[in-house]
Amino acid sequence: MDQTGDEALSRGEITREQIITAAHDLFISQGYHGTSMRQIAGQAEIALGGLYNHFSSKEAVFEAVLERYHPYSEVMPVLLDAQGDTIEEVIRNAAETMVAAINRRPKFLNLMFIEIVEFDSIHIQALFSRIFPIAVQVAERFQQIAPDRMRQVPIPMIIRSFLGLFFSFFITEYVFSPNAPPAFSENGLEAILDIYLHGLLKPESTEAK
Amino acid sequence: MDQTGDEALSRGEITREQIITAAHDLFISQGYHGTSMRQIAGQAEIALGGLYNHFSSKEAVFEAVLERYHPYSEVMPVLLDAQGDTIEEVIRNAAETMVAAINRRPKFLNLMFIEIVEFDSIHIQALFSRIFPIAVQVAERFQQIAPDRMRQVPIPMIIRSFLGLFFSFFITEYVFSPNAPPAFSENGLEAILDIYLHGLLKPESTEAK
DNA sequence: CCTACCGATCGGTAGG
DNA sequence: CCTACCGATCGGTAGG
Repeated sequence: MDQTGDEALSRGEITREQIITAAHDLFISQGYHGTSMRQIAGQAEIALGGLYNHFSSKEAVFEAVLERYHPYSEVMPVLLDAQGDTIEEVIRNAAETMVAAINRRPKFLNLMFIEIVEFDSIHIQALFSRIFPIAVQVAERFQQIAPDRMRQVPIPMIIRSFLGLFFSFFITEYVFSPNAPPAFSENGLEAILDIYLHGLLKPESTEAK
Repeated sequence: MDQTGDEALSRGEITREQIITAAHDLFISQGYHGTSMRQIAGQAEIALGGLYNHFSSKEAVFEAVLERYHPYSEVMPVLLDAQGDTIEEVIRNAAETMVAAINRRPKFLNLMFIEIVEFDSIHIQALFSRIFPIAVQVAERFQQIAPDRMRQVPIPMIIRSFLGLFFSFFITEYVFSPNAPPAFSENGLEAILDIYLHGLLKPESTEAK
């Protein structure tokens, strides 16, 4: 993504990539402490000792995986590129693109969960400073497209509620889809987007009382 | 909670409770594979061997912890008891009660994350069948309080969006509050509830185009 | 409910 | 980048 080029990787860089990919796949399906350096080496097709030529510790491997695969890093570019004439179109478009991308990789939130549980979010600060400027761009773009269609919501809350929308969607999808009646998943994205855009309540009386 | 009584626990039951409490505290701060049976025994103030008089395996300990402390189990009763004359009051009341309860135990979602990552959600089905009927009661109650104030939203989507509201709130709180400017957290609950109830867009033209 | 132990596996390293 | 190894710790059990 932010590499200078996709081609022309040196032998060592290729190995490094294989390690990161292998570690990512294992971490998201077993957790950090549930994955051993031997498993990572095996899946990357090198010996255990070879791992330590590329990373000084298991935690260093995890940090490299986070850097490349954290959900925030993958979500933000989609939001910046979403097309549409009205704000509804842009938001629906962004939402659908993300859901499609994510359905190809159903466990994509797991990396964030591992960071929260097994590391008490110690790595989030470094990531945040990289991603925050993009998030601000996204929110400003939303307001720019429809300066008068959106209600009075502070920009930080636009970002926060929009990210929250996806957590809401995917976590409840994890939980409901294998267990609940189909009505919980059918058209789930549309219904949740509809509530997000227009609210749970009828528009008649915006003011309570 | 669903015990027949709080008092009159036998000696063995007291020990069992201590184990569950100790294991819960360790799991939510270290994860499942990051916590050892020796740590659990130590915190419960018994020897390692003694653990196995109460639980046949580490996984059995985790199942008992999930049974007692899963976020869903703790959230649903609050929703059933929320008071208020209008639907807005009920929802705001429920939200505030939950946030207050949860702020006392900031890592309360971690148990759910562990289940998702380290167990691939294998235990959710048993929990779900216990909690689902309560969720339906909650949603029906919402519709009963304000049959004409709510927009046309299927009951499953009411449940789903409402649970999602809290995931959205807490996960973004985890991420933003230590890093972002205060504007991301100030009045966060109110702003997010406002979007949930009334939508991100202005009510003028409910129909797009 | 504890002591003492089992084989297996862990993260990491020396030396080449 | 591999082989062979380190001490430490893991989940679990026998026997009392």
